[in-house]
Amino acid sequence: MNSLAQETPLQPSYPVDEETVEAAFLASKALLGVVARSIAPTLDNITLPQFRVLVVLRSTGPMKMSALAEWIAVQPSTFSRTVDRLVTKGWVTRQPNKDSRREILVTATPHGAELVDAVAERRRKELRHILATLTPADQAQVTLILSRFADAAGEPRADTLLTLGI
Amino acid sequence: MNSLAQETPLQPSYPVDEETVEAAFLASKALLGVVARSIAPTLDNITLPQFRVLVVLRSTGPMKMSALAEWIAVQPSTFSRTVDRLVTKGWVTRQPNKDSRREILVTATPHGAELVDAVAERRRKELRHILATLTPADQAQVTLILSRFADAAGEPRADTLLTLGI
DNA sequence: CCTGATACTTGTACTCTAGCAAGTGTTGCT
DNA sequence: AGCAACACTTGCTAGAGTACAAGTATCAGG
Repeated sequence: MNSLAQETPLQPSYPVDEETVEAAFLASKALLGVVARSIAPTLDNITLPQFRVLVVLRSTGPMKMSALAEWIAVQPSTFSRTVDRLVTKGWVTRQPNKDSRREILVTATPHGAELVDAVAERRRKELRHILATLTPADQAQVTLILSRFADAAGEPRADTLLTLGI
Repeated sequence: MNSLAQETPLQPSYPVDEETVEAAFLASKALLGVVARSIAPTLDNITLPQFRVLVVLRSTGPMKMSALAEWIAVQPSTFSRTVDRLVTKGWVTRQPNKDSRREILVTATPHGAELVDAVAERRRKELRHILATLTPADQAQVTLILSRFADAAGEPRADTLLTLGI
């Protein structure tokens, strides 16, 4: 499938307590629950492979078919039919590219963009709920530590996220 | 699909800074990257719906068909065929239930259990890598805060996690 | 202007998921 | 013993994803 080789960057490395790993592991489960709930209602309307397309479009803007297909890592023929379905359902449109008449631009409709935004919004909302149960002091710590953690993890590569659909 | 209603428990609620929400949001993205990478290699060998079965079995032990099907939230007929495929690939076995000859117990094979464990292990390994870039002081904070966060989020319901496959 | 490469679609084939309906065997209850 | 409920499988149908191969239109370079 995707090439997901994960090499350690040249960075200082400190010993890690297994207790810390376990805490992060459990937190990852909890966050995964949040993510799953945020996307579950949407999956009634769209399949995960289709949703991936919208996610990419939402972050990159209109793209031509071949580039999108490569991004999603499927054959052009497969992708063409996926776009067929997305068009039918009104989530994207095919548009001619003035500069090159053999290329076709895929654009998310407002409807399609909303779908992606709604998922993100549900996620934020639930996070807000969870965080509200923490004291302000703890919240401040969360901000600091989670930011540091996110930095350490690095921005996940787009194709990686696509594995799970967001 | 699943009933994922998310009600706020009776708990103290503090105001939440949007900055904190955003930090958690970004961290959730980062963690999602970790999760996706941990499962990606496995998806070459098994489909997500099939993997879900193994995940459930891994945490509950052998279950009878009907209970498993209900857990996964699919029709018994659909599930029967999924088990067919899992059996063919050697990840689970069907076993008669001595106490009730009309029930059939589905059991993960060692091979199947390994598959699930490997994903969890990859996840821990990558988390360890990330945490190693944090200073010991930060790590201590991570343990504390992430634990608190996980507690606040609550153990995600099994059916919720199944949406994404783990 | 021709030719080969590029971009996309269509034809064909296969697998997986999924559900409804019907069938077989088993159990529990009267 | 008989019958209804339960547990599972099988037949059938349908949609979605996926890939390979072939086809059409377009572009770029000689």
